[in-house]
Amino acid sequence: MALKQSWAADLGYSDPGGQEMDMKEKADGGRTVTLKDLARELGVHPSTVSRVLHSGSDVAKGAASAATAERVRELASKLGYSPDPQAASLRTRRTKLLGVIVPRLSDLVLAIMYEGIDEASAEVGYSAFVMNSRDDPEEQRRKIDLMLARRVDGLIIGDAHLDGGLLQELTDRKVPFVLMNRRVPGYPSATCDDVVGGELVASHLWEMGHRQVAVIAGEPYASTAVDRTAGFLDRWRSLGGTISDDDVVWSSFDTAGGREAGEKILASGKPRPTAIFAVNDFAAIGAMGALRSHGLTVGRDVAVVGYNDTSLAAELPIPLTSVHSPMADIGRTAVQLIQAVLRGEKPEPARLEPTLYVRESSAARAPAEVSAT
Amino acid sequence: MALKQSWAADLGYSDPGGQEMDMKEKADGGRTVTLKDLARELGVHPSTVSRVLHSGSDVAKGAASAATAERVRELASKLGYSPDPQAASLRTRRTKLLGVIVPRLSDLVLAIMYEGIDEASAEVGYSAFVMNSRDDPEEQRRKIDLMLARRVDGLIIGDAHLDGGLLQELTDRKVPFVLMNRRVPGYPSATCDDVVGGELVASHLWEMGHRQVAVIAGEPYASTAVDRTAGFLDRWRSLGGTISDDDVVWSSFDTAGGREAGEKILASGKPRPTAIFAVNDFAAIGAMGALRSHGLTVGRDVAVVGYNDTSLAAELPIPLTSVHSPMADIGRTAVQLIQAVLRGEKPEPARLEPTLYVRESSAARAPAEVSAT
DNA sequence: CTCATCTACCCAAACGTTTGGGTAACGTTG
DNA sequence: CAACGTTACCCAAACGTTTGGGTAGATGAG
Repeated sequence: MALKQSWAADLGYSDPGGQEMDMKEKADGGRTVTLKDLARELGVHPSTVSRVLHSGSDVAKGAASAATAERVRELASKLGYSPDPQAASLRTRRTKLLGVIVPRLSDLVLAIMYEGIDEASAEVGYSAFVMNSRDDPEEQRRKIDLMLARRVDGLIIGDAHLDGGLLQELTDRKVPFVLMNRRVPGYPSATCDDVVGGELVASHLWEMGHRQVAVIAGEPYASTAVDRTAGFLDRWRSLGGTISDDDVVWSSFDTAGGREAGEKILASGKPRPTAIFAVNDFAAIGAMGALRSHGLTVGRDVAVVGYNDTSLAAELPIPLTSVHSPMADIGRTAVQLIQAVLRGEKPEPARLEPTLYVRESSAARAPAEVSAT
Repeated sequence: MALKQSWAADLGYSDPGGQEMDMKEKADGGRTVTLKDLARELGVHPSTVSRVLHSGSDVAKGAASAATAERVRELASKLGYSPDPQAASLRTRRTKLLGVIVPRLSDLVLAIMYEGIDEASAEVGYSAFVMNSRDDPEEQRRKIDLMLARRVDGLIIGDAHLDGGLLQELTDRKVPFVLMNRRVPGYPSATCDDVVGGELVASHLWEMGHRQVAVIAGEPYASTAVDRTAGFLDRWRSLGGTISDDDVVWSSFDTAGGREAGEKILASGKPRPTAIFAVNDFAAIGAMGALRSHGLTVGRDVAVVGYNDTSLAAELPIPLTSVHSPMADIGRTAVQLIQAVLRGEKPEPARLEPTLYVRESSAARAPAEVSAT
């Protein structure tokens, strides 16, 4: 123990005395008890034990007498029997494993969706695996292959690209999968209704008197980016607004990308917009940084709106207006959809409703001097 | 397809025509090719195929002739043979599965560590599982049991509490595990050297002329919180600074917690500190919010320092000074340590070096009127 | 030419389940 | 009391690997 005694003492650390691992055994120590063990102990056949343990408290059709069933269950719980999932998988040809693939788990949005998956899959007896693809097509393939090599029952794909034939290929190979967060028409998916989300933002900014706006649009290969932008543009124009293609800047989904896009918007010769819609909270934060660097105050000089309403948005020094998307629910829904697919159904895409939360970053009316009206 | 045609057309979406899944087959479609298939095709025994496929290009001791080995390998790759891991596990009693348990994956810090784990474990042929415990002791137990039921070879525990007997219990049950991010004396762990990190911050603030400081300390059950705070306090006092217990506010690790703690610090009757050290970037961001609500400007009126140097820190509107911890490396190191434990070794705790990045939030010298000198 | 040593394989058992197909024993019915 | 159902089980064969222990034939030494 090389602890600094001063604070170790101060703060009450104590050394329980190193671990005495023998490491000869499996992860769960001692002998693992098997069906056969239970059967021998009880003087019945392993198959009987198996059947009893699989029947929900009502004894399975003629599997065993109520009395035997009771004895079996009792001994099983007393000995802490836990079935070997690999053995069961081998026999049943189903692993109860779900593969989840995301661009990066360090994207808060995906992380929260994964929490939903974790929860929902545990509830239905599945375990989930996650892997990061960094949105790199080659890595996507590699990771998917890894998951299939592990014999997952199905995939939840959180990094779908609008282009690329990966999904068609998976379909051809009859791999059960659903999309999450990003959708691609024709495949089952659980997403936020991003078109509606974009529309909400357009209406809000229009109502606040903004007439000159810019969009930080995200990555063009992601439906989230495309849909949010499209929803915004459609609504904006249908309200009578004008916005040119130059006012739509594509960028990465992170803070750095948002800052860059913000700089680009401010650098363009055109009149400065009075509002910026970033299709992602982190991009919005980056844009806020760019605005501040230019001596502009967010919420007064320029309104900023983000998307996803991550936990950060409400707590920022200047709280950020954002479209709330039910991220955990999207994860949970994805699990339900993949279950359906595994049952052989062809579920419709699920689009969960977004909600706009207006906060200080866009709470003020558009500055008069620039507002057209 | 219930797409809004206007944008669907605009943006070039096209419907590849629903998937034609039959779902009679396993996840990877068609027949999965087995060792036996290869053997039959080649007129050799499955065991021969197995041995060949396991020997690294040099044919294993008398397993097969070079010619046969070549034929085996060729057919295997031609048919896309992929060994069934559950069958192998059943036989070898090792699953090549690692269980990872974290408080929440939506904590960016843990998410990045997990990315390191994902990478490193793939390299050594392991797959990792993550589950969230929400720092709830009961949930920790439940999730650990779930992972053990899946027969993981070992655990990486990212939510260790300084109190509670869970670790001792795991040791007794001879479950191989290592700690990550948070340490507990006496157990193998991969962490940032948080004591040093705290010291760096104390030195920095002292040098900038601050004499009245406060600490947002995090959760007292986490070594990260305790060590960073202790490192700070020790160094601060050894520099001649004074700081009372009231100036150390414990809080949750998120933005909301940081804001609350910030409010508490500002509300206390005592003279306002000129600097605040939050042991976590998100808590720091929350504190920045609280400061702004009180009409104070971060970096001018009050310095703020965070910890972990998450990707956000540098990109915030007011860039945040933060202690960089090598999060991905910590994850990778955890994987190495668990490998060692699985080999029967007893690895020493690894403490990775932190680095301080000074940014605008603490770049100015302490305001003169309050500085004591 | 015999005996020992390789070489290049094959054989079979085992890992822990699940599940289709028995079958004795018992009770009921006509 | 024969025929027929039930009940409460047992049996055995898989699932796809891995691995300790063969062995027939070729090669080499003496």
